[in-house]
Amino acid sequence: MTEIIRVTNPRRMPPVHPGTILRDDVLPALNISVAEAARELGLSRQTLHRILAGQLGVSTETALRLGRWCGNGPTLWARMQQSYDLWHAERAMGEALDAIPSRMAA
Amino acid sequence: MTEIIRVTNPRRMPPVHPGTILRDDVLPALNISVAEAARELGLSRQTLHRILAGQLGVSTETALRLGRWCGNGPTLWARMQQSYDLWHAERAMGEALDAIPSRMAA
DNA sequence: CTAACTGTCGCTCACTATGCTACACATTCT
DNA sequence: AGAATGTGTAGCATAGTGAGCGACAGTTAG
Repeated sequence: MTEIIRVTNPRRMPPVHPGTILRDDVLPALNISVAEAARELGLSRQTLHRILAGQLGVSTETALRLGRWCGNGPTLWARMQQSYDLWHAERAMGEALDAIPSRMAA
Repeated sequence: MTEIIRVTNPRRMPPVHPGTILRDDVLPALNISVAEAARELGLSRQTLHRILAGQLGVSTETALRLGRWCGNGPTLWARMQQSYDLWHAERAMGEALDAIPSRMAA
């Protein structure tokens, strides 16, 4: 009676917010304060805080900053944000999506 | 004396705008007018036109619409737009990026 | 106690995705 | 010729959001 959880396409769990990774993994690994990180990233302390709190998305610019800062490149952060946005937007649209006819390439 | 073009990381050519693909590949393949496509997608005719002309980006919502309409899923369109945005944002930032210290995970 | 960091709140600014009206022009059908 | 449809633009309005700044209260380290 255990339920099989599909991880591939129809995601049931919302993707993690990039800020969560930053807060829970990156910052602790670097052992750095939020204020100091904001200074190095060229962001205001409040803006970084809102990202960490999941209240603000990682913009394209911010993804570039984080990518350089962490050395992983910007695409990692951009893709995380994209997944997050797509998941929530899909639920926000709801019926509007189903109303669109599916034109498969014949 | 032919120059080797690297396609992997440091892209020299700007990524294609998603609207270009739509205009040059998708719409001709479906043999459909812009106005009709806009109707099916639930977008205004002008909005779709601006996307096709590269004057407007493919938003998360629009990526979902296109993904359903074409049957390819939203991530394709979202990733194209993301690449486009990253490439242009990186050039727009310029020196600001270099000013950020690179904190490699030790 | 002082200094630094943190969590918030309110305000402002700039950009952008979107829709709408309206016009001029071209094409196609009656 | 005239009507209908599509196309390319332009201007205007609106909503959302990324971002900064100032300010304040609370906590913790020196």
